[in-house]
Amino acid sequence: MSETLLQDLKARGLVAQMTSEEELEKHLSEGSVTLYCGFDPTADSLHIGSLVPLLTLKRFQEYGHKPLALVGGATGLIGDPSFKAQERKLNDDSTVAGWVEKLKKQVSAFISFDCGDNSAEVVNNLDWTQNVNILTFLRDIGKHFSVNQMIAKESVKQRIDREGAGISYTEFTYMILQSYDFQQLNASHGCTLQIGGSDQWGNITGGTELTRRMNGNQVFGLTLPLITKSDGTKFGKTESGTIWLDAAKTSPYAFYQFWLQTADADVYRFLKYFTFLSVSEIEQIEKDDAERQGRPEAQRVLAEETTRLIHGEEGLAAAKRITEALFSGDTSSLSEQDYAQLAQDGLPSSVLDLDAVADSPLTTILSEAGMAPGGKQVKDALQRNAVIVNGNAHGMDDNMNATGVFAAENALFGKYFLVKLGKKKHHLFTNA
RNA sequence: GGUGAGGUUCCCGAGUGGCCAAAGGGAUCAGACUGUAAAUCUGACGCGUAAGCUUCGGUGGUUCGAAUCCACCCCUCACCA
Repeated sequence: MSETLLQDLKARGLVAQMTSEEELEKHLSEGSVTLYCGFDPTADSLHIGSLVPLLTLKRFQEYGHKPLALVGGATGLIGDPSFKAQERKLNDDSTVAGWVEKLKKQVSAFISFDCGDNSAEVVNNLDWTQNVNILTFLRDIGKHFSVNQMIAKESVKQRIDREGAGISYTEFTYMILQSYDFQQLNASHGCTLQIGGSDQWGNITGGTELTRRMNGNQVFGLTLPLITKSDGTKFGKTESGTIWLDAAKTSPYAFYQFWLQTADADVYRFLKYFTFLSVSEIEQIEKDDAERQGRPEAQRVLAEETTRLIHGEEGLAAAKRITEALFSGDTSSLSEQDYAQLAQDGLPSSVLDLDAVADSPLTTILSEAGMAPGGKQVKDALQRNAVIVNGNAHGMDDNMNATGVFAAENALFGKYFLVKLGKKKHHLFTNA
C-alpha cells in the first residue's frame, strides 16, 4: 500500500482530532504499534454506533498494527459523563458483568486473533482496577489530575455550567479511570495509541498525559467523527429502535434494510466510513450513479458490504433472499421451501392459531405479532387499504373478519399468509 | 443541614379548578408523489374495532369536579454551609 494509514483515514473523513499529527505519522511508520479502543457495556449488545471504532481497529490491524479491544468492566460500572446531558442510573454489577461477556464475543468477531505478532487481544479494565486501594488511587493517580483542568473539559462543561444540570463525583471520576486504562495498557502491553469517538477526546488526552507523567512515555490519541445524517435525525435508530450488531436483536435482514434505506445525501460518506472499499472505488460508484439516472447503486453496495462484515456471507445471502422476495412484487415465484426459508432467514414471523383469534380484530392480531406498536397504527393502515394479505388488500371492513382473511383456502401452500403493512413491513404467519 | 427551582403523555415543552387525553415542536407510523431516497402535502400518534377505560413523581385530602388547591412522602437540580 503506497498510501499511509493516516492518509487513508483522512481521505475517508475518519479523523476528527489527533494528538500531534506529524509525530503520530512518524510513530506509525516506524513499525507495528499497539493501540486500543474501549467499549463500555451499557447494554447486552453493541449497536452500530460502535461500528466505526470497531472497523477502525480492523483498519489498523490491516496495516500491521496490533489492536486491543478493551471492554469496560470497570468503567461500565461508573458511566461516562462525556456530553451526556444528565447523570445516569447505575447498573448493578452482575448485569454489567453479563454484558461484558457478550461484548467480548462481539468485538472479537471483527479483528483477527490469529495473524502472528499483531494478533488482537481483548482486555477488561476491571482486571486492573478492581483491586486498586482507594488511598493508592488518590495518592498515585489522583495526584496527577488537576480539577481545574478537568472541569474545563468541554465534555463535562454543560454539566457544570448549565442551570439545572449537575455531575456526581462518581461520573466525574470516569475520566481518571479511563486515563488509568491507557497508562496501564502502556505499561503492560506497550500500547501507545488510543482511538475512540470524538466525544472521547477529553478522556483520551487525560490518558496521554497520565501516561507521560507516570510512565514517562509519549503516547497518542486519535478520535473518529460523530456519524451524522444530513436530515439531522440521529444515526442508528429506526422505527423499530436501535440497530444492534447482535443477529438475535437485529436480524441480518433488518440490518440490510437499514443500510439500503440510507439517504442519498449520506450514502457516499457512509461507504467511506463503513466499508473497506477504497476511496477511489467509492468515488467511481458516485460518478456512475450520477451519470445513470434513477436509482443509485450506492445503497445496495453499502448494504451488502456492511451486512457481510457483520453477519457474514450467509447472513447477507439470507437478507438478500428475503429482500428479493418481498420487494420484487412477485411473491408468486416463491416455492413452499422458500417460505419456510424466509422465516429462518429472519423475516419476522409467527404462528397463527385461527381458532384462538377468530374473534379478535385484525388490529389486535397484527399489533400483537409485532407489525405495529399499537392497534391504532394498524387501524390507520386498514383505513387506507394498506394491509395486504397474500396479495389481497384489506380495509376496515375486514377488521372483524379474521376468519375470512386468514381462511385456510386462502393460505399459500395450505399454511402461509404473507402480510404486508404499508410498503415496508412484512410478516409471515404460519397456520397452526 | 439551610435556601431556592423543579418532577406533564417517546423527547423537548405549554398548561395553575371545569371547554384537558392535555397546546406547540421534534421523533415515529400510514397515505399521495417517488427510487424500499430526499423534499412536500395529508392523516395518525395513552389503551381500545367500538362503547368506553386509564394518565400528568407517590399517597392521602378539599371539591359536584383536580395535571391544576392542601398535607405528607419520594426524587432531581442550583446556591449556601
